[in-house]
Amino acid sequence: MGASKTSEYTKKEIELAKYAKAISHPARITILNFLIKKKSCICGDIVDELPIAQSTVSQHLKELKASGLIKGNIDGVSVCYCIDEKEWKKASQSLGFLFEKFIVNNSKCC
Amino acid sequence: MGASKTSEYTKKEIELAKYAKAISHPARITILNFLIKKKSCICGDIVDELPIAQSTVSQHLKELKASGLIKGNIDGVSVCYCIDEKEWKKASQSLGFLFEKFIVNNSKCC
DNA sequence: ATTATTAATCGTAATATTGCGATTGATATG
DNA sequence: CATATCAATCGCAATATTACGATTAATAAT
Repeated sequence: MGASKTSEYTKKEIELAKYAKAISHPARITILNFLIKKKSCICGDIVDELPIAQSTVSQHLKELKASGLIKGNIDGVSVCYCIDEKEWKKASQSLGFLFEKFIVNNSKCC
Repeated sequence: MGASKTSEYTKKEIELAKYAKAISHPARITILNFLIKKKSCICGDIVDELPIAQSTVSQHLKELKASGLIKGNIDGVSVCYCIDEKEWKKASQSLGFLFEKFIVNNSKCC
């Protein structure tokens, strides 16, 4: 019985999957674009930008926070969200690394 | 009643989400890396590379195919998978565009 | 102190994802 | 023709995601 299977996924693969998952929903992409556009990280009017309910937006924000891509600071009664620069760069690099690999290696077959 | 909500997501957002979803699982990242590494697009020994069953690998391949990132060509009894160059570049650009936006705009707040 | 606003959380429902083993249909090979 | 191999699909189970309205806790305004 040839035990040749890769037993687990690498940390890099898992990390990349995490970032990709964070941006795998249109609502979360809209949120990220909004946070980038409004330089000053405007808070809960994100809800007004999206075609979904407040509670659902809150969930998406929670997921984005969990991925590390954004941060949330409490500012009185409202919450101020913004891109986490460090994580953003990490994600950008991880993604970029995957996509460049092929473009460099490029040798079409099928 | 201020009807100011964005009624829907844009095509770009939906497309980007589709690509991100395709790479949002470690197994699918492993598959993509494998297809890039083995320049000649080797077929079903992808299964041997992964810690999951053949039927599950087949499902992940199906999803990758659905996203457009890979193609599958039947070669006798086996199937030869490889990166779809055109879609790959599209995905790379879509992702790159999102990530660059912040890095250019960069103006930390929180 | 009462009321309004904000944003998280709870409870619930519908649907999607991930995974498996078993089966199937196709093509090779004996 | 019989048999082996490959890869898709089926059926099923467990879990995750997406979404909503209702409720809650916190702070701000009257």
